[in-house]
Amino acid sequence: MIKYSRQRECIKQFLVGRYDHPTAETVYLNVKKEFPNISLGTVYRNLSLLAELGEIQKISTGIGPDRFDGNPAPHYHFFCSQCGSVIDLEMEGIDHINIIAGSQFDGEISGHITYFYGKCKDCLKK
Amino acid sequence: MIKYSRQRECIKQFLVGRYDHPTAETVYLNVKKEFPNISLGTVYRNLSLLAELGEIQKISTGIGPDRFDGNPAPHYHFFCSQCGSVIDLEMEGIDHINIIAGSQFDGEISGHITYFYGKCKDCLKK
DNA sequence: CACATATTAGTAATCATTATCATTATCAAA
DNA sequence: TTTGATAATGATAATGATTACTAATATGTG
Repeated sequence: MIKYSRQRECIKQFLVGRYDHPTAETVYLNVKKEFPNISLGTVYRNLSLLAELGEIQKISTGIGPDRFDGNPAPHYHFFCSQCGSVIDLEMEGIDHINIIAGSQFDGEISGHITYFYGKCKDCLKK
Repeated sequence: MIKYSRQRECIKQFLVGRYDHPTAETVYLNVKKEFPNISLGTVYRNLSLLAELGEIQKISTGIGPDRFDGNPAPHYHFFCSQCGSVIDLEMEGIDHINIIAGSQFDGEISGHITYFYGKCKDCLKK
């Protein structure tokens, strides 16, 4: 049974309506403004819980710390190899790659994780 | 200037012709049979170097430690959510998803990282 | 209100990986 | 074949990200 907590609410509100996919550390530093005594462990615990509940998304890049996305709807991400920013992609679904992958495979493919990389608009300018 | 090392050669040979994508720890335990005094740091250092040189591949799953693949040729992987095994997929290329992703994006998309997940053949049986 | 228990802050512990550094191995040139 | 420059090693410490522990506090229900 999950009980309400003001800290958890604050963490969620910080993520909602934000599109820069912050790390747990960034969430911590910002939520600290409202809860000066909050601990990093509480932030991690709630980010994991919210992700489990499907209210937010956890994004593992394989390089550096995990990122968190306040938008729970399925969508794809772009990682800029130069500045490290994570950007939402607006694109049509590519679930057909599950079929391609499964065509010569004996197991059951239930999904895929994909992210794209390259240079973002700002880094291209430089 | 890179100098030959027997340890590095042994690490590479262990990975070649192997299809189970071992972790650094597993490589360490096995190379230890030939080099009882080898240190884990040496294994990590050489695995990173070999991956940089393009002789092997480093696979970051986002969950658990990194895996290493003795086959440097581009190909896709399947992760079994149940037993954790990592399996090579034989499938046609899906580089067209880079085009799809780029169609409404301002930056430059140079590639993607994709892995598939679900249940492997063996876990389906159970 | 009172009780049961979920959550917290603070801190320690863990896991994977990287860094440091004195010693050893490799290799090109003398 | 020695020598000398330097790359690589083993041993260990340090780091970064995350999870676990615990006594105190907050929440919700009867």
